[in-house]
Amino acid sequence: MENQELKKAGLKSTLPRLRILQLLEHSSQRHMSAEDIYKALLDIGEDVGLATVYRVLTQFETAGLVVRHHFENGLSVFELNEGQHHDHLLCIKCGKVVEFLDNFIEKQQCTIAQKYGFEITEHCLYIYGICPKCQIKTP
Amino acid sequence: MENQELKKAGLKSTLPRLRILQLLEHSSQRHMSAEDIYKALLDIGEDVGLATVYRVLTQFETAGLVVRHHFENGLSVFELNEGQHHDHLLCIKCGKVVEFLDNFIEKQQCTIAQKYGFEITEHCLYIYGICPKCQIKTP
DNA sequence: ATGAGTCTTGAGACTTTTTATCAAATGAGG
DNA sequence: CCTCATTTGATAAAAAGTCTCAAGACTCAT
Ligand SMILES: [Mn+2]
Ligand SMILES: [Mn+2]
Ligand SMILES: [Zn+2]
Ligand SMILES: [Zn+2]
Repeated sequence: MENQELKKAGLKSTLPRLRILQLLEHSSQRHMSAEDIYKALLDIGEDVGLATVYRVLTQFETAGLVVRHHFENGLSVFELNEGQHHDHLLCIKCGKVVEFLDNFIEKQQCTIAQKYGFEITEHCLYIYGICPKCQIKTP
Repeated sequence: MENQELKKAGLKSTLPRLRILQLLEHSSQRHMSAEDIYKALLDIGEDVGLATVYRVLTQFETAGLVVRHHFENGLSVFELNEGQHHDHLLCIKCGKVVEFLDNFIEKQQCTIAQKYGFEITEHCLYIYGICPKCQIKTP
């Protein structure tokens, strides 16, 4: 139960937190902004405050339950932290997101950090482009 | 003269545009936010409007004179476009920025895009970590 | 040089995203 | 259940960036 996940993360199990966690676990979109989550909850008749959504997402991030990304537009999006790091390939037309992990790139990043004496804490690689479907459509 | 650069870029040569371009060319910081640029200009007694700084930076970006980045905090920073693409290594303590280019990573990105059928338009790789100097300081 | 006419500027209003405040509601433990 | 610390939600405020429009600055052809 999500109840346990919250407790394990050191967070009291409250209704808004449960709803947000469940939404992230069951939504069809994997990457959602705070606004997206807020609206999705309103749509299914659960009314949380927007401030609570922002607050809870930050708490989830701190607790390691979710990961926050800054996609190009400057908007924060969140996704469930399922353990394995990955990077993103994004369609600039339709917003489609593909997740990938490339071990060669991961290793090479360590090499680069080492070369400059940096102790690496994290990284993100965003590749923007046009997805197969959007290449077909003639605008 | 910066005059010519502006004209080549299809922009009328005006005082605010010249000042901003000169600042970007001669500032000690290579990556600056709109606010940074605005304050730097006020500091040297040149008074431009903040709206103009934002506007001009966007025009410069469109004209290919500068490149815009979104560093982690969600703030836009700009740097002169000197032709060669590169990625960034950033210190989370002091804000130091190191630029690098790794041909292997660049190629691998194309391979990944191809694998998913994407037509790649651009990409950005940010590696965050702690720089050599900040590793020494005991906080 | 001068003036016409277009483009640009700057002040401030406005939008969007996110955070802070604080009284009221809630959940955990006894 | 009761208590009490935590959490919530409405709303105000901050932060970053964009829009508007009258006034000013450039360019180009005289
Ligand atoms: Mn992802
Ligand atoms: Mn750079
Ligand atoms: Zn697409
Ligand atoms: Zn540092």
